[in-house]
Amino acid sequence: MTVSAAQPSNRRDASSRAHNPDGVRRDILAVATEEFARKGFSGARVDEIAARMQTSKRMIYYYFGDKEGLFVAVLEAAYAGIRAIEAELDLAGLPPLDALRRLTEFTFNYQNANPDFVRLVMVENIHNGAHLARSVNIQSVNMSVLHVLRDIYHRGVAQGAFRSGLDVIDIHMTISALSFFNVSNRATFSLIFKRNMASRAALARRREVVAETVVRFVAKG
Amino acid sequence: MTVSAAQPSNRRDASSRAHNPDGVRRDILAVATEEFARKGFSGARVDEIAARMQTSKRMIYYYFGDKEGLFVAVLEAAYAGIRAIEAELDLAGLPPLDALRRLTEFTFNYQNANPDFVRLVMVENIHNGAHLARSVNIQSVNMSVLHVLRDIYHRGVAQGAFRSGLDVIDIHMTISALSFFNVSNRATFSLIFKRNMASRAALARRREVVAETVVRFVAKG
Amino acid sequence: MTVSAAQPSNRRDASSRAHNPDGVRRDILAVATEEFARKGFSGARVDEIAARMQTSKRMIYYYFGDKEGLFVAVLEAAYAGIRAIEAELDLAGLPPLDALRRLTEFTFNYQNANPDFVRLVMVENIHNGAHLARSVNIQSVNMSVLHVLRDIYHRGVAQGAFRSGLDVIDIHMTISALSFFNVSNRATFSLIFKRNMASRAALARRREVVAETVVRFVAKG
Amino acid sequence: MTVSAAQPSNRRDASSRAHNPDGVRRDILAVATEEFARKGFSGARVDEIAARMQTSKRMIYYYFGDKEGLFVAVLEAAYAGIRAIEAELDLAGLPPLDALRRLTEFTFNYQNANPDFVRLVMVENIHNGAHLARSVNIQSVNMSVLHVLRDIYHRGVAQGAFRSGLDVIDIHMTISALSFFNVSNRATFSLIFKRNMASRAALARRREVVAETVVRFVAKG
DNA sequence: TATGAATGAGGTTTCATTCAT
DNA sequence: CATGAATGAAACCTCATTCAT
Repeated sequence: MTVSAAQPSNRRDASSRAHNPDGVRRDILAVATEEFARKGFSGARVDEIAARMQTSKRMIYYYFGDKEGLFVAVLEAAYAGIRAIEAELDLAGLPPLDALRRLTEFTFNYQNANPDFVRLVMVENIHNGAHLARSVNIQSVNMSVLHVLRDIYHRGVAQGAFRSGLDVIDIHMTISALSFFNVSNRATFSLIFKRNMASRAALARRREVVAETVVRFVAKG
Repeated sequence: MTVSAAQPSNRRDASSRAHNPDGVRRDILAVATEEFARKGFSGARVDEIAARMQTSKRMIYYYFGDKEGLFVAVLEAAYAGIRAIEAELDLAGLPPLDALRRLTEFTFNYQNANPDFVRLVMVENIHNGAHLARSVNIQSVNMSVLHVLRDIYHRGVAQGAFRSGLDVIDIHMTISALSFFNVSNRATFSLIFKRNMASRAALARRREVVAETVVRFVAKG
Repeated sequence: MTVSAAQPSNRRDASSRAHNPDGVRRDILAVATEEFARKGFSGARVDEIAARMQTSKRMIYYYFGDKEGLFVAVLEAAYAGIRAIEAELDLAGLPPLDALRRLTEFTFNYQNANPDFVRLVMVENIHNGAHLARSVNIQSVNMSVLHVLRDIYHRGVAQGAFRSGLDVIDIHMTISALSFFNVSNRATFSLIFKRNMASRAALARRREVVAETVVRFVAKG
Repeated sequence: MTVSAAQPSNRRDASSRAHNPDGVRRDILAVATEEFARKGFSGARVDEIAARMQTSKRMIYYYFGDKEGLFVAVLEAAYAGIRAIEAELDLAGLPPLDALRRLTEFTFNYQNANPDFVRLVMVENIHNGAHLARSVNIQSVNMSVLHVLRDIYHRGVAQGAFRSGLDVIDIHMTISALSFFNVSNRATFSLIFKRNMASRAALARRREVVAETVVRFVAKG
């Protein structure tokens, strides 16, 4: 699973790509996503992005204006990716506690399966959100997750399963923080504390801890 | 409160700095810490660091070899800072639950008071811990926090206040994640969800949520 | 009053421009005149010219071959403009001294009213007249002004109003120089000497000085 | 005679130029003056300037910041050149009419001997004086010529040789315009009117016409 | 020890022009 | 005819690092 909106187009041979603007755009985004995620904004090289494609460097500027414009597009695509999948979760049918656990596990899984997304967000934070601030639709794109969570929480309170008086954004922040950290800080944390954070077993264990942490915070009693 | 090992020396005039290598070193570290924290490793400029000091660029290379060497030194100083203060907390005299809560609050406070530390760690993670790997003493420096936490946890279990069977590193990771995120992801999170995460009141509220989350996870019942 | 041959056509909508090559040509010339006058040959951008029109870049190359061909056409149109109006002055009926003064004033007025013309000539001179040299009809177009002036001068000498032995081209050069400078060097001169050279009053004053200078040079006594 | 402040240093071999900042600066200015004068601001190539020197392109940016900074420095040096020589004319001892004629002839000679100066001023005017506006000392540098002319004029009026009521800046403008045009518009004018404007004889004839024009405008009677 | 000068490699961006539909 | 897409060459500028004194 990779950041979805940046999937490279299937048609990669030169003839079919000629005059296929959407394909070219998508290819650039896919490669740029990797490059920015790997090296950060300043460390990423436009030359390198171009070299890894059939398209020339010139096209990057044709479609995205400059390096910053390209990064903004990459960021938007990355956020759109996670929210699109979240929206398909269909948690409304589950009991609140199961739904909360499932949403947490999904978030944890998604971030771990998409380190590029996590790294892009880190990079953007190093830049104080300057690029995201230029994005017009970033808020609406991200509102969906709050709706989903709010619905779960309200059902849980109504059924007596959850404590009342909690802030939905607080819950979301906790889920995000615990999921995010496992990817964002993996390098330093596993180095310092000699702990494998990437193996299948390690992920399963930590996911369980994270889910339980969230549930214990929200559940009554 | 700032990252302690990077405090600029008080003696800044040229005459007192002559034949005062430690002062020069410390000055360079202080400025470099800010620059790397602000702009990341690739974004930071050696020229800029030199320009913001009395001393010249030559000294940076003299003391630290190259840009990477400088960054390694900055990182080590940053980690040393938090662990040194942690060690002074003296939580052994408190009941386990109070001690756990206090340690959590301290971590949250420290990270919020030292965004430079948080940002340096983010930067290092973007670089996959490559610089930290070159540091020889980074593990020993960071072991102290585990000792502290282990002591608290064992006392808590012995007294029947904590659930048994938990992993101390898991607890530390949860504390770190929840504290770290509030600084590391502040820019994007507050932009997307229109939430103030930096005001005194916001910090107090979130610190309470974080502490409660940790306590609920560890405490029995 | 603007450089006449470069007037945009009135019909600017796409439908009427189809199969209306002259309109397209004229539109391109009008926009290119402005762009070249404003930024010089090297500074002008073919993209910018295309962007400011309904028609596309392809048409520029279709009609004018390349950027240089376009500039040659712009220059020719600009020269044609001033000579066409000069020819309509009808100074033959005036006494020589009045005619000379009137021709001088016209030249001064024209250049001040058409800074684009002046700037194009400056640009072409920076390029050592390379483009004008490619124009086949530029000389015949410009001969008219000499005829007009020669007629005035000979009448003046015959009537005893003018000194004999002067060179008509010299007189023309003096008129041109004094008129041209007020536009061509306005930026630097008014900056250095803090003198307004563009206000209605300033123009009237300077025009009077210029006319008197010319008359005093030519008139007997 | 060339624009004086931009004289290349005599020491051109690499060894003597090393760590000779003034020499390097002067060399760069000399070459840049030629390049900007020849091709205009946009047409000039930083690469070309560097290629024509021992110094690397990097040094240009080291000393002048960017292309615009270099052009500003070139302009300032060019203006300083003409004013420095003007100041040495020592016209105070001559009768006003002779002094006026001599100043006019000097101006005409200087501009014809220094086409680079004339062309730089043209280029700057195409750019609407944007670079000169950034210069702090450009006005004071150029005030000297007005002092000189004012002295001549007042003496002439006092002695009854000159008409009273004239504006000194007007006289300066006329001298400048007539001198400048012979260089600035030489390419187009000589092409259109098939007139040699550069030969020794042509210069002598035109200089005489210009001087007489100025004298006839200022002199009484 | 300390400093301004120097540098080569490589970074981002722009340009006139041509192609494919 | 008309248009957006494509391109290679070259433009301006920056960077970490080293040198000379």
